Amino acid sequence: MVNAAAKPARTMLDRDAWIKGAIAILAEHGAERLRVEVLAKRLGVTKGSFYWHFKNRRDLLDAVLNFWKEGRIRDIRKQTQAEPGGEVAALLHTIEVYGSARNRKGISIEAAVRDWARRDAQAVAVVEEVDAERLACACRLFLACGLDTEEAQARSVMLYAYVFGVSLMHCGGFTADLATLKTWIAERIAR
Amino acid sequence: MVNAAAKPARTMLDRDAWIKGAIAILAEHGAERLRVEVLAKRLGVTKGSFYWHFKNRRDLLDAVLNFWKEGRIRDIRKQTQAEPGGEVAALLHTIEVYGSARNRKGISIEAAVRDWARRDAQAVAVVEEVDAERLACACRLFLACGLDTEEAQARSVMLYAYVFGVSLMHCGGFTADLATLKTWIAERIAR
DNA sequence: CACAAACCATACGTAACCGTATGGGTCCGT
DNA sequence: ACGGACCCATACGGTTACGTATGGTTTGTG
Repeated sequence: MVNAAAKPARTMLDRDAWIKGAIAILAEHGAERLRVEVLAKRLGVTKGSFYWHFKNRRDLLDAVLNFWKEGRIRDIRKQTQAEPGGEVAALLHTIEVYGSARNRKGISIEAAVRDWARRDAQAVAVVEEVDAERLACACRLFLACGLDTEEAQARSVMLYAYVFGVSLMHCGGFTADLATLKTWIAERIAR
Repeated sequence: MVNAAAKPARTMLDRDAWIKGAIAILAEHGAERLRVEVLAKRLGVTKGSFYWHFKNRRDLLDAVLNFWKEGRIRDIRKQTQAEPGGEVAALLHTIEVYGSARNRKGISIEAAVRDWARRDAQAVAVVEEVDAERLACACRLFLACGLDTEEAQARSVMLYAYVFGVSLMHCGGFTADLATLKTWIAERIAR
């Protein structure tokens, strides 16, 4: 006989809760170590639950990719809404966001997905879509600043290559004032 | 006294052969999937051999990291040997090398190690050393071009952040002439 | 030849993890 | 209040992989 009081408000998990938990593991340990039994333990259930919500592990991975893709596209469209004259500020803000310490988790996910895309075709497709959207939005801002198409495209690629690249460098002991250095770089890219 | 181990030269595997095989797997599948039984099968032996040459899996991983570190530092010192007046060419060549298709394997290893460094302390230490050496060499070239210290440092960071970042972007459908675009970027960084 | 070191195979115990089978409990509509 | 949808636990078989134990084979040396 089951005592109702002994059951402390078991939260029913839905597909979204599993996906969010999966993304946390993805950020911490990468796609390779995103295992369903580990995820289930983290959520306080067993994998019997998992296989109710997902066909298999691959099903979860695809859901994670789509969840990430839609979030990134939503974000980039919001970030690049700039009134005339504010384009440079929007570009600088985009650069700053990717180097910000408060966005550490987002950067971890970004790195994990890009590493994932080195082996997984589905991840490649998602990264391609996200990159295309980001480059298009950045390019639009550069064009609004009066740059020609070629330079606008080149600066867009440079911008995102830089923010991704700098996030996985370890240049701690290189200079005394890394912040000023990064500001200089951001100015040279966006201005 | 006779040196018994001086000329193995047989089909016998030594530590170096294991490390090179390990790096191939590292490039293809990442550090997470670098398993000793898989590596042994790839080399046509069993893991009984592996545990003769290495204490355990961690021993191999550390050896791989050191092997990579020394190779990278050797390479960067050779690449940045520029006679006066050839500094810009050396910088452009450095950028070009990292985007070159013929260096595809080297770039894969680079990406794998950097992803590895997101979870492994030993990998972090190695990446830090390599980055410090690369930044110092690039900085020296920029200083020789007449730039002041701050700009030389900033451009060095920008250079490597860009080459790492662009290697994990997927901007295939963004522009018709990606090569010209990358040339424009390289010029803006190095010149 | 004898012998030891170097090198490798085989077998074993343990653990993590995938996916399935099966059943139990909860909630809701009728 | 009853049947079914929904959510989860338990148990199981199979795979992959780590590390150890043990013994065999090859090679160089006295």
